[in-house]
Amino acid sequence: MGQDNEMVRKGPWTEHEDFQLVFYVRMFGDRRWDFIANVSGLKRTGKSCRLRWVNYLHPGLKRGKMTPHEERLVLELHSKFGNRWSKIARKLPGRTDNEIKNYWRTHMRKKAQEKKKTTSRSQSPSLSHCSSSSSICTCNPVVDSMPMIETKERSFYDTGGVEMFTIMKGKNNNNNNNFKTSTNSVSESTEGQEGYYSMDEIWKDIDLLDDNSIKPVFDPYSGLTASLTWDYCLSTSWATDGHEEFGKNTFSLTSKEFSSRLTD
DNA sequence: AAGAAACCCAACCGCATTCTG
DNA sequence: TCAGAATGCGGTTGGGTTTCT
Repeated sequence: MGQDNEMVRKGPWTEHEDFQLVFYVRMFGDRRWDFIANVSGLKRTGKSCRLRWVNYLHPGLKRGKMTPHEERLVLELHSKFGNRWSKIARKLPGRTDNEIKNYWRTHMRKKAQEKKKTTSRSQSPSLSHCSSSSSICTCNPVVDSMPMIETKERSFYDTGGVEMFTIMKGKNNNNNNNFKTSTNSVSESTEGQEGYYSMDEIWKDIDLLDDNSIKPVFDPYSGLTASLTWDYCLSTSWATDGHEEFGKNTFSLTSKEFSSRLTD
C-alpha cells in the first residue's frame, strides 16, 4: 500500500489500462493485486485493479440483459440469501456480484415489491415466501439442487494465480483455454465503433501470446504490433528473489514504455 | 425540441475476513 | 500467536444514457 502516497489514478479506466491489466493478470494470475498494480505501471490501487478485472475484464463474463431464467434465479436466490451478492453471483456463471446488485436495485426490487403488493391483495399464500424479504427458505428445487460447495468453492473469477504462472513457465499452456471462455463482446454499445478496442480483440491478441513462441501484442494506443517472448520474461530473476524485485526490474513500465519495450 | 425524471452501470469507500511473515 | 497486509464484500455515489412529459 505504499503507492497510496503516490499519484493514484481514479475514475474510469482507459482501453490502454485495460489492455495492460489483462496482460499482467494473464501473466501473474488474479491474486496478487497490489503486485500487479505495481509491476504493471498502472497508477491504480490493487483494489481498483481487482475490481476492474472482476467486473469488466474477466473473460468469462456475460454481457447484456439478464435472461428470464437468470432473473427468476436472482429473485429466488435473493429470497434465500438476502443481499449476499457474491453468493448469488456464484450461482449465475458469468454474472458479477456488482452486476446482480445493480440489477436488483433497479429491476427486481421493484418487481418484488409489485409481487408483494399483488400477493397481499390476492392473499395468495403460495407466492408469499418468495418475495423480496430475506427469508431463509427458497423451496425451489432449481435453486436448492444447484451444486455449491460453501467453503472451498473456487471463485468464478479465479484464473489461477501463481499456479497458472507455473504452467506458463513450463510452456504448456493448454490449461489456459479456460482463461478465455467467452467470445461475448464486452461492450455491446461501443462495439464496432471506430477506434474502440473491444475486449474480444484484446483477448484475441493476448491469446496469441500463448500460441507462438514469439508473441505478437497489439497495443491499441501505439498501434504497434509488438513481440514479446515469454522466454524474455521468464529468464529474469522471477523465481529467485521474490516477485517484487523481478517486477520492478522487468515490468515497472509506464504505458508508453510498456508498448515500446515490447517492440524491442 | 427541450427539460426532467428514471434508469443503468462503473467505480469508489469502508468494513470484515483471510492470509502471511 | 499476532500484527499488518491483502483481499473480498456490500453499500453507495456519480455520470452517462434513455424515456417521459
